[in-house]
Amino acid sequence: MDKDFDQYHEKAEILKVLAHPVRLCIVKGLIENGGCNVSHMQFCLEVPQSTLSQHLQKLRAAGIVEGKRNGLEINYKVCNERVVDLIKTLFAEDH
Amino acid sequence: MDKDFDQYHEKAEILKVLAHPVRLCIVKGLIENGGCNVSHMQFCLEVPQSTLSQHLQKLRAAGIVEGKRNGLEINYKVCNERVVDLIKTLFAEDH
DNA sequence: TTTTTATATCTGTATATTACGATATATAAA
DNA sequence: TTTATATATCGTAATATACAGATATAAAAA
Repeated sequence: MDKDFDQYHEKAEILKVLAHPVRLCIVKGLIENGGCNVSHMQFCLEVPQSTLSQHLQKLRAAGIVEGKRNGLEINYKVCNERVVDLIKTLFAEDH
Repeated sequence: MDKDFDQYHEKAEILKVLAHPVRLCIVKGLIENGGCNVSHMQFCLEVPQSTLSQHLQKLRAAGIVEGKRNGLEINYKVCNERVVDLIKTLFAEDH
């Protein structure tokens, strides 16, 4: 057990952002579907618009997703390959 | 994006427990070293005894580690293979 | 049996997170 | 230019988490 604390802090931060059922569902869905706009997510998740938007903000701030505007809509996708691997491991069927 | 919420809740719970620098350090250390007792962890991590003990309690409650008493000491080890995989993915050097 | 050592639990406080209505902004359509 | 639609931000109350000193417990040593 060494003391490379910055690294642990940084990794913990990623896990913390993923550690919420709604955000986990967003990220897993984006990985599986390749991308999605906010109103469709809202329809699927049945959470208030502001709540969803704030979850997306956290995911954006953590560098996990990024959005690209297309007219009125904004299309989000996962932009972090390590997170893709993490989610796959987390939901893997073995064990 | 489906709505299998219990599953997301359960997975998020595991991430939440791992999402703390001290706990992450404990778990990674236990994986690398195979096991460790509390006082040695305390020496490495330089956190107060009660604080460390509470982190271990969370890890125990989540089914991530388990302890086996040996005289005065209790030896902890990671007892969750999915968590082992997650930590390996999280700290992988590629990407 | 008393004392010491290792670990766990209790308790109060400080801090962070979540949730969501209200409001703002940006774009497109009428 | 007004109106409608999609998304973001603000304000704040409720809840959860982290921290650490004080205290408890369990095992070993004296």
